[in-house]
Order: sequence, then structure tokens, then C-alpha cells
Amino acid sequence: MNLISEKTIERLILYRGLLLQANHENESGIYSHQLARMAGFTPAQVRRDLMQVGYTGSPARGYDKAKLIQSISALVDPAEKREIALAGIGSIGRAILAYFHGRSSLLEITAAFDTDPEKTGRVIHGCRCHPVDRLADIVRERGIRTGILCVPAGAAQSVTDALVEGGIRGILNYAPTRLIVPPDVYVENRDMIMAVEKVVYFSGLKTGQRKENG
Amino acid sequence: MNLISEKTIERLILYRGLLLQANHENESGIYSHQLARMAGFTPAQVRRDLMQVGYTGSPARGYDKAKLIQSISALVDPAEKREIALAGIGSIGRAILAYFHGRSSLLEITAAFDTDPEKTGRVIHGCRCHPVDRLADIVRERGIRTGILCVPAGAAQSVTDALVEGGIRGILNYAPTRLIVPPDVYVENRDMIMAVEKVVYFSGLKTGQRKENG
DNA sequence: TTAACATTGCGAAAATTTTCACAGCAAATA
DNA sequence: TATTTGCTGTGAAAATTTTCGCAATGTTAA
Repeated sequence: MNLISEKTIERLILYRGLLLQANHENESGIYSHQLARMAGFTPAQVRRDLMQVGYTGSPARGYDKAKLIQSISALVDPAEKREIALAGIGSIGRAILAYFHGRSSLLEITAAFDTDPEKTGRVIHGCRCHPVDRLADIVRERGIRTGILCVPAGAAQSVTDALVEGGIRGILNYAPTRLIVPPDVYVENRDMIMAVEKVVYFSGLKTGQRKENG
Repeated sequence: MNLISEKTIERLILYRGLLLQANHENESGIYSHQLARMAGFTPAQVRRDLMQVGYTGSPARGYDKAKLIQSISALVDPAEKREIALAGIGSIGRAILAYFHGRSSLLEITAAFDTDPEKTGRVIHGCRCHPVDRLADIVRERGIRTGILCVPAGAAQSVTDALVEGGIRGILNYAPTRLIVPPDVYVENRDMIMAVEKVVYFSGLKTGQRKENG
């Protein structure tokens, strides 16, 4: 199987989310044009993406929602339960802990880290908090592959280094800085300030339709 | 001038951020390859992007940092101060208010909205909070063009409708739902769950370099 | 049975984005 | 002054992504 592009993976994850939301509807099947309308893409785009997952629909009944969800999950989800580490228990960190708590059976944020002794030792939204200096060790011990970074800009690189030292493979970065990581560590940047600036820019234009998602 | 693509705008905003961070260094100039290394792109990409802003560097001294910041800002920033509305004063909403407070002179979140009477009437991180049923009116009165949506999924569409009714032109959407908006309203989706799922997927691959930013 | 219909899967075309490659240039050096 | 150096700006090529167009297909209706 050919490598699936980053953009396609993103859209597949979106389709799955939309399908899960729409799953309570009475119909068991869904057509590419329906999914396309929900997602904001073209039907051709949807069919092209779904080609990649290997599940094939029927011209008469479209795609079976449940099976499609299954097929996308088989492609996109890890084989086993995955623990996630979160660094920086400020307002964003807490927000993500709250969002995630109990939502997924496959993904769980099981270790949070902060410098503040007020926070370490406690359990916040079901997640135990540790001091940052134990980060690398805990990540390594538990084989954690994914980290979420919510520390202030000044601390971002040193905490990243600790994550990398612990053997992390991917980082979701909410800190307003670019991280320096080895080339085989994946980084997804989600700077909120930059996001606002971008939306402000497009708020000032006549034309404003989007093509991507995030 | 040709329309500049969404991706290029994103990168330009990133370059500006990097330049602002690196501005205290002694050198006044910067070369495309330096900026490229900071951003994680190729030098050719950087030069191609900078072409679009109309500021031209010198082969000998590269780009003058201060002038480049100015030029990007001229392209990307609004002509006048812009007010921003924020809906949903939960943990994400608060995090964004905290992040933004006092950071920018051009962009300011001046009105926040929530259903909870505990919050409305108060001032949080310098921003006054109002009940959501006043949203459309306040947005219209003040000519607010940009909104940040941090409400739970269930409320997202109705609050969006109120924003649109008030004349909003762009929405930064942190709610885990797709919004239905008129075609001339720009929406940038930032679903945190989907972001985590994406990073988890790429944490499981051998190869993991990124090409985009966010 | 047969015809009409709306959809999928996908090869191929089109559009977009990125990279290459090099002329032209200003500074540094000999 | 002449030469070398390493950069920018950009046309053109390459790569990637999206869209088109249509044969194949299962369903419904006559």
C-alpha cells in the first residue's frame, strides 16, 4: 500500500468524526456527496480519500456507516491502547485534560507534568501530575509515544528535549515556538496566536472559503 | 496583485513570529536559509513566499529583519485596530483570553459571551463577559468581524448563527463540530481531539517529518 | 426481462504547490 | 581594477493534490 498523505489522514479522521456524530440517524448507508457536504469538500475528494482506506462502497447503497467507521479506525487508530503525556498544566493543558477525560478508550492522557509543586502529586481530570524532572524517565518507562506540549514559550524547548530523551515519537505543540527535534519525531504546531492572526486576515477579505481542515 | 494562497499567508505569519522572536540578535539582516531553518522549510520556499509581500532583500545582506517584519505586517495586519469576540468561557476560552491579554495592540478580544450567569457581567483577563443572547447585537454594534468559538459541540451551531447574524466575517472554531456558515464567512477549524488523533497516528510511523504548520 | 437511474472506483487531466537552477548583483578579496 | 563569493528573484520543471469524466454496477420501475 502506498503511503497516505498527511492531508488525507486528516480528512479521514474528520470523516470518522462526522460519521460518529451522524451515526444515530436512521439510514445505515451514506453517499460520498452527503459526507462531502458535511465536511465541506467535493464528492470526488471524499471518494478519492476513501479509496485509500480499502473499504469499498456500493453504487446503490453508498458506504455503510458502521463499516466505514471501522475501516478508517483500522487504518488510523493504534493497534493497542496508547498512553499520552501532557506537559504544562496551565489553562490549555487543563482544557485538554478535561476534553479528553473518559472520551476515548484507546487514547488516554495518563501522565501530566508541571514545575509548580502545587499541581504535582494531584490528580486533575483523572490524570496524575508529576514534576517535570521526572518526565523523561516516566515517558521511557511507560513507552509513551505521543506528547502534548502546553508550556510557556520559554520552557518549550527544554521540555521538548526531555520528551525526546524519553523516546517520544510525536508532539502536539501548543507553545508559540518552533521546536527543534530529530528528523524522525513528528511535530504538529497549533499556535493559537497565529491562528487568530490568520483568521483576522481572512476576515478582512471579500472571498473567504476554506479548503483545509484542522 | 495576485491573490495570495492560504498556505502562504500562514507561512508569512509564521516568519513574522520567528523574526520577532529573533529580533534581539545582533545582526540586522537575515538570509532565506536562516529563516528556512527556523521555520523548517526550504530556502526556496521562503524566497517564494517573500516575493509575494513585495519587499525585496539584497543578495549581500539578505533581508532586513525590521523592514521584513513591517512588510509582512502591512500585508497581513488589518489597517486599524480590530476587536474580536469570544464565545464560550470554559477552559479553552479562558486560556485564549489569558494568552491574548495585552499581547497585541492591534488585536484585542473585547467581548466574551457565555450562558452561565456566574460569568456574565464579570471581567476576565481584561475582557468583559456578556450573556450569549446579546451576542448578535454587540457584534453588530461594534462592527466585530472575527470570532473565536469555544463552546461545547451542542451549542456550536446556534452560537455560530448568532455570530453570522451579527455580521461576523471569520470564525476560529475550537468546537469539535463542523459549522454551517454562508460561503463568504471564513472558518478555521481547530478540533483538539482530531489533532491528538492525527499526532497519535504519525507517532506510530517510521517516517515523521512535517511539511505544514499550524 | 429490460430500461432508466444514481452512484462508485479510478484513469487521466487540471490545478496548485514546491523545488530546481541560474542570471544578475553587491560586497569582499586579491 | 578584476575576480571570487554567496546571495536574491524568478522562469521553468517537478511533485503533489484535486477535479473531471466515464465505464461498471446494483437497484428500482416498467
